[in-house]
Amino acid sequence: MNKKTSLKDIAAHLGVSVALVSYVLNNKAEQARVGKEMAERIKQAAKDLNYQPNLIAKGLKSGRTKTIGLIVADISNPFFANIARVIEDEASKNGYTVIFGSSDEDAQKSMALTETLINRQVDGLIIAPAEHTQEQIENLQNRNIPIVLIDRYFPTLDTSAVYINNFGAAKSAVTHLIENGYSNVGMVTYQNQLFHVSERVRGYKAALEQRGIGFKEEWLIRANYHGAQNELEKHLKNILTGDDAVDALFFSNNSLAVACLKIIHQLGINVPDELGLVSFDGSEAFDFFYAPLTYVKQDISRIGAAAVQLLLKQFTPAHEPEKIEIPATLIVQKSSIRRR
Amino acid sequence: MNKKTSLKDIAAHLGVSVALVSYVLNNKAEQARVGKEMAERIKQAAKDLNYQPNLIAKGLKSGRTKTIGLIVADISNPFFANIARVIEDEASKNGYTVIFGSSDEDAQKSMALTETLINRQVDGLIIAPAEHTQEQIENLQNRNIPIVLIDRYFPTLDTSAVYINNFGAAKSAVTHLIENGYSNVGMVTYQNQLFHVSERVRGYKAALEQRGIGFKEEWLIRANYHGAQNELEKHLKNILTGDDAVDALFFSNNSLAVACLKIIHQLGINVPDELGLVSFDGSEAFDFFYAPLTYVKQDISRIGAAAVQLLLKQFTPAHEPEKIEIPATLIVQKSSIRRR
DNA sequence: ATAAATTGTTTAAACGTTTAAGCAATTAAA
DNA sequence: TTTAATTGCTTAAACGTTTAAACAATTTAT
Repeated sequence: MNKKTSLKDIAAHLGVSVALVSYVLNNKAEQARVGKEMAERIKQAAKDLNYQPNLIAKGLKSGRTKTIGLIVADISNPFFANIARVIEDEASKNGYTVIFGSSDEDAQKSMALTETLINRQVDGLIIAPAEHTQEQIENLQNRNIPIVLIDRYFPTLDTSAVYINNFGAAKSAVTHLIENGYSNVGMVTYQNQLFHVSERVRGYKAALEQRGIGFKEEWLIRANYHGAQNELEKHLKNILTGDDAVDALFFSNNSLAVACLKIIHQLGINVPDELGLVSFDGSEAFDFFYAPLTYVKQDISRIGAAAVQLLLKQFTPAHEPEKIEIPATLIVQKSSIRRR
Repeated sequence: MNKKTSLKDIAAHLGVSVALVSYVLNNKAEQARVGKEMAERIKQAAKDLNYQPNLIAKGLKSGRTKTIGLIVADISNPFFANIARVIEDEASKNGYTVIFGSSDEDAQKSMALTETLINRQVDGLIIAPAEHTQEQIENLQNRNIPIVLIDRYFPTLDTSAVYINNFGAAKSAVTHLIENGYSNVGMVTYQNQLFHVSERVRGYKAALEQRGIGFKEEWLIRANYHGAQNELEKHLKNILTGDDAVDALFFSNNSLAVACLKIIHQLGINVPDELGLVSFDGSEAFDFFYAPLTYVKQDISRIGAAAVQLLLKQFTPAHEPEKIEIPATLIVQKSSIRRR
């Protein structure tokens, strides 16, 4: 790479000190009492020499890099990709750039990623925390590193966070199924102790209970995040047959839903007549299923924007953690409306 | 943020010079003839004080930040999100971190983004160049900034690039339609002068010609990237009716395909019997359409990995531009196989 | 015993910035 | 006129690193 023009170059070019150039190009000319004519000459020279500030040097000096670190489970998951896009835009509006990384829901990877981003001196982090990362997050807090959690959070930790009411959304999704004539409602979720997951399970159970339906352990499939498709298939076949077979399923997220839909389709099960379906989070795919999926829609734009805003707030002197709950909506489509 | 431990802190803690600490922690102890015992004490102190190097300072000193800039059209588009993930992993394997930005296919935004990333001293850029950015790319080359183009490239520019044979893939996709009994094959693409688009159009026309089908200008829909759904709808209705109505469509990318599928579905047109379909690039949605879509599958893993490898190559002294063509595959599904 | 080589460490400059403090020269106030 | 204030600029230190060069103390060679 060709050497770029530095303040020094401009200074040398004009035979003045570097400080003078710095003042002028940072609009501190007034304040530093730089001569009107000199200021003009410096600006012109900067233009002529095509000066571009070295943000790395600026960052070193100021201790602020105007960079936000983003850690999600997997950037290729549409949910996170969409959030990333919103965060990028909101960050950019405020003069920030985004560095990202995928944790793969793995605590160790998450840790390594976090440290890398911190060593790169990001000003703060927006994190969708993986399982078993509570200590990591606590640690970041103790180090006074500005963070905002998204999608998931730890109820016992006083961090800034943006999330939806997972309990409520899950409960109303399942209630919706029950109100449409389904009674044996199963749930497919990831084997995961994160709060958002347990809240969704709790909402599922609460809906059953409220409607007087006894929850059965067999109805709840807990799949492994890194598990194979055929494991899921086995579980699904189980739950869809036998005496206590379910007549509806609630998926706790979009990737699980997509995986299950493929299997259900293969098995030739008729949706919604034989089986009602509701999912958490949308997917391009849902609308194309022959019975378009009913799903809980999170307002990704608001979530992303709020996350950036909360992070920016933490950059200011008074920075009490703040939690924001974004409303979620149930998008009702054919998959949950029984016709006979 | 709490101040982090610096080399200086360790040095002060042990009453030695900063240089010594630097040598030891960079494994240059031998070379700098640091005493065995001293080295141990320094390493221990580094551990005790939880030293983490300031990568910004390192970057300033060395002129290399171990950061790759990634510019795509839109990170929320699954195609680019997937590429981003692969690039992230490949970069990480090589000790690099990724900063990204979305150009929205807009030359001006692309320009601003590029400069921002460069000012942040990325070591190089992986770019899916937007329309009208040829001068920008040329400019980067003249400044000797390492770049690798992906997805699209400029045939008249001698840059490193990773791409597929768009002409060939398009031609075989359309040929496949013709061989399956469709004759009036239309194409939906973005109004765009980028090489990959014109190559896809050329492939489409070549397939028609080879099979003795006269190309009709009305068969080719050129939609605006920022255009609305109803504009597309109007065009589609046009092309699907009348004397010269098409009996098959070739979509030049996944987002167009998804948008068109919705419309086609609404119009109640029967695929593949009334209308054959083939798309470029996959989508989760395709498999769920009642007639799963036939599509040209790009090997995203190979593309991403190759892009990073090419970029790394450019960091080495001898850095001739290199172009890599990755094979594409036609995934045949029901949407293009006529049943009557 | 002296010179030369080796060992263990420090000094200092540099990367590109920012910014408080200093210093002439000029202008204004006394 | 002398003093004080203002103007226009420079010096120098700092951010956290790296690394060549210098230096003293010790060891080895002659």
